[in-house]
Amino acid sequence: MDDQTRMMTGLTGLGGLAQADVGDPDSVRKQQSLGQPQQDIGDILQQIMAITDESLDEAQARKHALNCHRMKPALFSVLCEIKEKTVLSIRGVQEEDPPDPQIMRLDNMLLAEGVSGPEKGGGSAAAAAAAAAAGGSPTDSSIEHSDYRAKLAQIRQIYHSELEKYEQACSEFTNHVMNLLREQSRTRPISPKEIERMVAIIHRKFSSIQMQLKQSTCEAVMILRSRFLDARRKRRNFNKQATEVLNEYFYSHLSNPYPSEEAKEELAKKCGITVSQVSNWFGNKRIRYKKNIGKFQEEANLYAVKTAVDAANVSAQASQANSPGLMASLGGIMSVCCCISLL
DNA sequence: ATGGATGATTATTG
DNA sequence: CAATAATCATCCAT
Repeated sequence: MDDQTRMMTGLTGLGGLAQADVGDPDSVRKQQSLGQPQQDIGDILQQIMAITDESLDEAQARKHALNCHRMKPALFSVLCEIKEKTVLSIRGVQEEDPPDPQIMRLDNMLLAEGVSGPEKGGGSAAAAAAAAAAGGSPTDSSIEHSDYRAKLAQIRQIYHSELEKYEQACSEFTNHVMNLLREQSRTRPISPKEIERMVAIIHRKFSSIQMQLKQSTCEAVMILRSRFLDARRKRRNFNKQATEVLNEYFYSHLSNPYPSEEAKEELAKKCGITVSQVSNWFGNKRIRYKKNIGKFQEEANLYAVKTAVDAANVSAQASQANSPGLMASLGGIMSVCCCISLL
């Protein structure tokens, strides 16, 4: 119903010639009684109508004759024009949709992960080496990174080979369809514009397949990332000395356990960890200490005494010349205190 | 195997 | 943006 009305409006909008030739069969007879050119067109149309009644050989012969007819190009272009107007007015709406943000996101991510970007065969090894050299623990990170990179390269390779396959299939199919349409355009009205549209449709179909490929590749990369790069999955406890240093600072600044940026850098250097690790540690420590002060009381006492002893030792060394015996015994007293607090 | 410890991440807040 | 709080994922002693 709706289509029909649109079809009608499309036809009424056409030029007089087209309307006379196609819209009304009676016009053929009317035009036959007119001049010579109309006579020719009438003949051609009658021949076209009669083709269905003929044998294949006859039809081929007549087809050839029609193809060679001097009026054929003109008639062809007129028919193309009619078709263009009707077909495009019916379903020419859903063309040229804007680039899908989903696709953009996938593309960006694949590019960021180095999956879809330019090849960098030697570069990745160099980058891994650089990362290993820069990192604190070369053996650890470089081995795991190379593992990660190997898997990423695998994904990348699969992605590219699949993409290439799709592109090849797409161009093959496009060529095939174009040839077919070109061939058919000798016997039925197909304008170059129509072929273009058909190609665009094919490309859309194939790009939707490619999007699926991109999507699943993204998923694979995400899984790989979460498995290999998520630091939580391979966290190492800090070594004893590092924990010692951090705890010492924490308990000796218990009233305000917020090290400044410089203090954090200092601690990081002393412990062989990064500043952000120091921040993490203090964040965790503060919240956990606050949550259960009782649990940490022992530890607190221990470190309080320890720092006291250290301080005593330092001052003992500083003033050893004055009264070595006194300071040495002070250190011993502090040690005793330490033992008492543990009871 | 299992539960607590622990380093890292995420969401929320000021 | 840094601190907090909750949570995750792993480590490790049992």
